Amino acid sequence: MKDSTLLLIDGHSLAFRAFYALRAENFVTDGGQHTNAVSGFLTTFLKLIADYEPTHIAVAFDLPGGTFRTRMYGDYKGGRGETPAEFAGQIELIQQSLDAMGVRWLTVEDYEADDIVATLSARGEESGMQVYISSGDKDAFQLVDERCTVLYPMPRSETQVLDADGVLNKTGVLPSNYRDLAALVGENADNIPGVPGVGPKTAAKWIAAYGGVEEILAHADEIKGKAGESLRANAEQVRLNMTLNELVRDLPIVEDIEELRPIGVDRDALHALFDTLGFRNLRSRVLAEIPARGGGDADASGKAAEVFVSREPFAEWLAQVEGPCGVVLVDSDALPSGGAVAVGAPGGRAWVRQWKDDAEALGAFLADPGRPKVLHGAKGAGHALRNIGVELDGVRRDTLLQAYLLHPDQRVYDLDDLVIRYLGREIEGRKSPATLFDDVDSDDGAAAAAALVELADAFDSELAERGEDGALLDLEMAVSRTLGEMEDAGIAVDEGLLEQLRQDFDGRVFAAARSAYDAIGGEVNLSSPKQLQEVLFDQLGLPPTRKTKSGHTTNADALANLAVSIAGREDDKALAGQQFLASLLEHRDAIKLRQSVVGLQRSVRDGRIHTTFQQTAAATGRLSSTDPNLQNIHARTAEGRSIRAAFVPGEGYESIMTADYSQIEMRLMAALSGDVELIEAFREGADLHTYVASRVYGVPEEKVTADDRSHIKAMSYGLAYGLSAYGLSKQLRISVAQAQALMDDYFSRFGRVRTYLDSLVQEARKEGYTQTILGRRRYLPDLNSTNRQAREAAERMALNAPIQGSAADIIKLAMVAVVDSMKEMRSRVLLQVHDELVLEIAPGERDAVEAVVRREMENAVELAVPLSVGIGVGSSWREAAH
DNA sequence: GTGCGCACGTA
DNA sequence: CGTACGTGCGCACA
Repeated sequence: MKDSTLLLIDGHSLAFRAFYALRAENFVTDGGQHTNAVSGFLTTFLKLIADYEPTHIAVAFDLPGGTFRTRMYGDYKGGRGETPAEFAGQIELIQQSLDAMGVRWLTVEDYEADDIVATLSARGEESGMQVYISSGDKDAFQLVDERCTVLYPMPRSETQVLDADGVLNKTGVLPSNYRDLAALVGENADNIPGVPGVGPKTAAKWIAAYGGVEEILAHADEIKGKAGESLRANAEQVRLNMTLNELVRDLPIVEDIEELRPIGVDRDALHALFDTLGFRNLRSRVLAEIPARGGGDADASGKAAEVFVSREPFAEWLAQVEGPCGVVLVDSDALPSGGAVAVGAPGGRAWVRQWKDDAEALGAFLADPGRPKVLHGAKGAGHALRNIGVELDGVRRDTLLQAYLLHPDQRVYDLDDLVIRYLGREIEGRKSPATLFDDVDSDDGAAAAAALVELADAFDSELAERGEDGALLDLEMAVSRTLGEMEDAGIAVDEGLLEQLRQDFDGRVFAAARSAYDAIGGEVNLSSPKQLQEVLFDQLGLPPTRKTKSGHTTNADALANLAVSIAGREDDKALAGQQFLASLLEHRDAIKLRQSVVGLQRSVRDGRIHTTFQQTAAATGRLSSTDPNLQNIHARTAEGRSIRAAFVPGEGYESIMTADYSQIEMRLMAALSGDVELIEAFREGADLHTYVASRVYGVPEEKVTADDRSHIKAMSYGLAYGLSAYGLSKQLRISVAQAQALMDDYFSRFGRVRTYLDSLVQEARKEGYTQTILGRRRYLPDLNSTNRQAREAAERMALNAPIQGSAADIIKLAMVAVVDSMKEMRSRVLLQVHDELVLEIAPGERDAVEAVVRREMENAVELAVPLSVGIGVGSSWREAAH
């Protein structure tokens, strides 16, 4: 134990300090749970670990309710205010974090955290360990000696490191006399009165002269003046204080001090917890600072598995291995002159060399459909290889997609992380004795490549355990190939038109800004919510809008309401307000449009824009699009749509086609709920919203007003999102009662829909996950949360995920089928926008493509309702809309 | 430079 | 107090 270091933390005191150091408003999860104390605690915790490198750690917490000290002295820690509501639940989250990090924490009934710390510090010292105590409670000073140091956090500055000399400097007495000092002076924080008129200076003087409290009391008569009088009058209180402030050092806890050795991070648990807490930065810091916990396997020591790296000619190595190989591209951006390829087989056999050293054999292997390969992110590797003229083929498994299917809400799927979690094996930092390179990356690549096949197998069995027959993974792999082709193709843009749009929007931005400045007689940054608030609420005296974390909202909705609120007034401020609000909204609009265009302009390469589709980003199974995002190009307003006019057929193509599912989510609700009447609506092919409105309001379809129809439309769409009566009332600008009545009428007519939606949540709560029509799962642990806001948020997700996810399944099936059926054509699919495909049509292929697209999309799955597909063709994306 | 909140675009 | 995303800006940190 000589070289062991024990770190003891008073968890409550640290959490409280963090709570007050960080503004609670800035740390709230979507579920409404505050996390400032958790975040601050973990930050300090990680710093302590980095600074002191403890071999053993324990964190002590108080329990609610009193302790033996409260029974001895009723006012102990009395007079403390209520614990702030924002603090609630955070201790539990800290404890969960510690569990995930593999760090031991303790509570003891009837004792305080300090007593636990005191007990363990005694035990640590007995074992010959160096002990550090992190506590904001001064009582810990009494524990300091040559083997034990207190780390005392100071508000707004560095933590003080207090050894015996430090305590002497800080308090005027040595640690052994600290209790005497505290007993004489009292402790405000604990509501313990000292001797009136005696401060630290006097107390220290007495201690220096006589020794401890008992000695001082024995000589009390010798002490003159007010102070001496006061001491004699309060002798009993001082004696009581001595008992109260003595920490208990022999609690019957922790049989073997080795129990305090951290057991490493449980990555699954950590990811799950930090996902819900929204911790990104902290997640990586924890993973960097604390080693991973080993898996259950015999060789899962958390150490790197033995990998035999070969550098012989690739063909010779390959001839010796059978079955699927893992492939990892190292530094693929540098190909072909730089960059390496690592190939691995089960049993720790791996080969790695730079691409240029064996390009031909590698290229042949990678393009060979007969050589099965496992990759992590085949789409990315495919792009890198295509750039150097190699067409990747024979991809048997993609571990990235497998990991996504297993845990679709994760945000990162780092390979080394997954290897540790599923194989209990470390990849990083391995150095091979081989001589050709001393490139650590390459050796990591080799270790990863060697693990890939086993990882894919592990994923396969896990997926099989859920009854997955592999269809979903096959679908995702096919989608990945299709996306790769779509990204490569890109979509052509009319750069001249883009530039013209940019200039038009730019003019509007300028004019709107000038008008806004005119209205208020000065300039502000119209893009700064902070500055806008000053103008709106201080300068113009408008009524404050809804509160946000940092002030009041200035969003378009609220601004429109503000304009309405002063519509009738004719005074100067109101008139200025009207002009300012209108100009501001116009400015917002114009600047957004301009920014969209500029963003697109920046993305053009060779006249085309190549987005990247993210296949593992959305927890529901949808795709997303980045760099640039082509799934959120303006569509609602005419000006917005003018941007779509810039997306045109490229050289050698004749038109753009769009094909979209109409009301696919409503159709899924009808089909999956089995609501006969709603199914009938779709079978009849009537205008759905008018049909539903007529049934809900009990009037003939021709009597349904535009208002009725739009209300019903909003309601229908809202259903799939878990919309509340309150939300509906807000959106439709009607009363909550009216909204509730509308919902009641809706469900009295389409009752099965409600039953179905309720059953989705119930089922999810029971099983722990939701499921789409293809069995794609989403886990929602928060369905059983005690936090109402978090629970209800999870319920809405449970309601929406199967619907949105099933729609995503369907269009993925359709997309793959369409591409497959178009193999012999030159026309091609370019984009997917959730329920829409955008295609580029080659001359003469329009009708054939339309037939294929319609057939494959309509028949992607068999449902109780028909899938309706709208198709449009035109000279641009805008013109192709219908 | 980085991370966060706000605002806002799409389905 | 409606789901799922990505982006750009200002601002407050380091």
